[in-house]
Amino acid sequence: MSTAQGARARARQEVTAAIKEAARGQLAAEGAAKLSLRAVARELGMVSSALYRYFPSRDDLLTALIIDAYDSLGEAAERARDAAADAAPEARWVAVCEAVRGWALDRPHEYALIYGSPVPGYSAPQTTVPPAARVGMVLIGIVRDAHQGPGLTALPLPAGLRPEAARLAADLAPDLPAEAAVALVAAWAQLFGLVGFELFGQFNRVVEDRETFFRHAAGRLAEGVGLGRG
Amino acid sequence: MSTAQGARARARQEVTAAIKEAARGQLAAEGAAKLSLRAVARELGMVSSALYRYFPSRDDLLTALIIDAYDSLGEAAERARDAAADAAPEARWVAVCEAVRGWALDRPHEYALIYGSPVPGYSAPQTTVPPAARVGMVLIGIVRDAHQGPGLTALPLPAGLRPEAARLAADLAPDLPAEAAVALVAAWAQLFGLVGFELFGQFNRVVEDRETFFRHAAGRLAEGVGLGRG
DNA sequence: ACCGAAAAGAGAGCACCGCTCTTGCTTTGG
DNA sequence: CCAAAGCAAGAGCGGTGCTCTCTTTTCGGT
Repeated sequence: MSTAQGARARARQEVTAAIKEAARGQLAAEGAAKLSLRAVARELGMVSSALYRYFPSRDDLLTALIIDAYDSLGEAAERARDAAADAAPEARWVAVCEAVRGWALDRPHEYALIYGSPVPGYSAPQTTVPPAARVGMVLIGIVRDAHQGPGLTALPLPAGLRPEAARLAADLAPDLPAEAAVALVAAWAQLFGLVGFELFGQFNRVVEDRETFFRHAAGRLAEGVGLGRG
Repeated sequence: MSTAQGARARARQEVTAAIKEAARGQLAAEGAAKLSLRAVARELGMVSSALYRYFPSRDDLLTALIIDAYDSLGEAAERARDAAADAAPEARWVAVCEAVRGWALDRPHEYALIYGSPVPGYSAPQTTVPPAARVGMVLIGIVRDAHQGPGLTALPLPAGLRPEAARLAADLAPDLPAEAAVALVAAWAQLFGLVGFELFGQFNRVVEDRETFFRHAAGRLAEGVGLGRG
């Protein structure tokens, strides 16, 4: 247990958390590119060099924030799925999509951190992969439940895509039809296209009632993976 | 005419172009966040302060690059549309989508500049709006042609979305059915979700045959706006 | 209980950044 | 022809990420 270890380790965890908290504050205020280690240190009353005992570089701090953000978003998606556990698959799909959108609207800068442009030069380490997959897993799970329950509607699968579809299905969801796996990956990317456009201002002066628009689009995404009307 | 003015004005245009060119080089090498005016100046053999005669700030340089990128992408989309002028609407749609993807794969950093996270603090001035709309205009045009020619397939439009759909159609394409306008905006956002996910690495170790996958997804997007099989 | 090792903070300093201001030089246009 | 405008250069300000050294604190094994 982490609580059983010495005062030193506990203090380290607390300081680490405080640094991330302050960094998140800066992130929300100024954006990732202006996240300054010195400013974080100032806010915490330490000297900048002391921060390097906790994060070897600014990029490592960013990586930690990225992982936290993926986890936070993943949790939000999972909570939405569980809260709609009794609803029809299509409704559960829409609920998860709306949870993703809501999370993004609440924390635009954290969303930008994980789904915006990759930070300069920096390439995400492997540790970010599992947290990043959580939302996708939730979406896959909903389709899997529908497949084992009410069933999925038929989806097209051109011959040229068959090898890729088989690979995809084998990797992601061996129990699903290959065409559903393809549709899932596409819908997954398209979901973040919708959220990103709204968040980054592409819908300004275009879409007004974004809530309604998004719910409709998410519903059509659900149809696209074989949910609903089945 | 721009060629008729004095040597001074011509020199100014050449230097401005050289600055943007060098900046684009840095962009490709290091990413937008590390674009350094001093480095650009060094590369051009000038002193950093001299750059401020051409761009009042780093953000203004970025704005210029953003506008150029939007225009370049818009031209690519228009060229693809014109090259496929004789094809069926669905094929023309897919051709334009593939042009967008191809442009993005060729210039990932410029794509990130316009469709990635907004740059820190900086909010895009109104001058970027018309260039940014060009791709959307191309997509609208294809659907309009199909509507006036072979016709569009029926699309659902829930009652709650009717007001927003009417507004959208009035703004974007008064001659199109309201439900087509809604579907167009959604497909537009979803297209960039697909491209962005591929470009920013979200498809790593997930999608292998991205070319084929994308063509299929673009085709389904076309169906989603009422093209094809009509 | 002590003592050496490990961890943590503080401070100075390096190289770089965006941006401003002042100083001269060159081109331009009335 | 000469004043005005455009331009390059240099110095300098406050900020950044990061490194190095030095001191203090804490921990674990004997």
